[in-house]
Amino acid sequence: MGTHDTLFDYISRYAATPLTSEEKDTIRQVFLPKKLRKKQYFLQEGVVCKYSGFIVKGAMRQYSVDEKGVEHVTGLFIENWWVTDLESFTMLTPSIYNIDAWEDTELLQISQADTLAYLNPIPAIQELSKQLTDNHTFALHKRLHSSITDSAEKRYEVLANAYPEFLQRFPQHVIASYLGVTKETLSRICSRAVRK
Amino acid sequence: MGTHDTLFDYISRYAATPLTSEEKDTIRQVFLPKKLRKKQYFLQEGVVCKYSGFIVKGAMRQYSVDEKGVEHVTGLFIENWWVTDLESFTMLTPSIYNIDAWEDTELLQISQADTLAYLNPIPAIQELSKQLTDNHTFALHKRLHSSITDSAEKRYEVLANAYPEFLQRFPQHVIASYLGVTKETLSRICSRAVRK
DNA sequence: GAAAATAATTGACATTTATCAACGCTTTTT
DNA sequence: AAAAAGCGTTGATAAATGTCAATTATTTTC
Repeated sequence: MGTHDTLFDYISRYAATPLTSEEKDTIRQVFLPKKLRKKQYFLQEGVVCKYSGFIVKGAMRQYSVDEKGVEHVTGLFIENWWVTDLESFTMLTPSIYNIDAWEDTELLQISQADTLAYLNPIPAIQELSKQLTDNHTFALHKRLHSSITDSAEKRYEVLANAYPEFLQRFPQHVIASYLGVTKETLSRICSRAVRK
Repeated sequence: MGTHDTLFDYISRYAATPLTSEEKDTIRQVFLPKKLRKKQYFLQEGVVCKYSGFIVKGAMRQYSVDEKGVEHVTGLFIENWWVTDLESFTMLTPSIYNIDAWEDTELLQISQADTLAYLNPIPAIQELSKQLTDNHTFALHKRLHSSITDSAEKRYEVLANAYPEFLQRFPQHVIASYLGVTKETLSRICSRAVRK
């Protein structure tokens, strides 16, 4: 099974309309396999995000760096997730984020131009795309709600329920940053939780 | 000028494709004018959000209420903004939010069914809708980034820059809740800022 | 296998923010 | 006009979280 088959499977899980074999060929042509070594950048701050990627294998993170040089993780991504800076990719503006591989990663990437010209017209993709956009919005809203409403401890619980896989794949200090707390604080939260 | 003209103006500002007069008629039929008195609910917790609204005049807020009875404001809306609980409206699931009028408000509301059947097919609306969805996502991402990265003081500055109108339209304790801090904290932040 | 890098923990202390209560001012209601 | 509700402020104190430094364990690299 080639790398693209993972993507075909994924699409068929979201879209009722099946892909024709011509459409599959198109997808094979516009999604280019790419391997990233651990720590390698997919996107660097200040650059326009030219690609959107589908992760076949591996783990990645998105983060910004503040004036003090501290990294703030805003996104985590693993197998079967899409990775891109949506604003930069859509508006062709320089990104304020970095995206890099946390583990050695295999992905399928597609350019902005190919997305518009070849991918978006495919009916199954339109279905998929609508659903992904919706889910993405709902997820963002939930994270925001949690960050306004909940304590650090509660936010950790929410994350552990929503994405338990993350806790396996990323070290605690990365999770801490994703939650907007320091690694020391998260460490204490976890050790308190264990005692219960 | 009727209430719907505000909406037509708004649409023409976002969409290159103009509305035909048939489409305008359709819009007049599916968007029903509705007046809300101050404090009146547009949506209550536990209920499916049946409508999406375009605010012609007034100001509204979205919030949840926690176990202790404290309100957490997650959204603020004024003239020319859309108001709905997108997740509830789209998925037909009960909402966890309340939405009410902060001022006496006039809006145009459309049901889920009419949105699908009559509104979405209009080309100008498809353009508009794509842009609104994008902008909404970008805005959510920015708020989330700010809430992970910034102190309360910085978050207030970010808000004051992004939506200065809000500071005029909503009292400080509402802004505080929107930022995820108590009214006392925001009061102190503001008085410190004045001294500089 | 040794050295280096990465990760998690802990303690002492500082800072930020929340909580609770009281007060004064303004606006709204009656 | 009086009463009530809403709003912003301030002080005292508590709780949550951050900062800095040291220590240890674990994993990776050479």
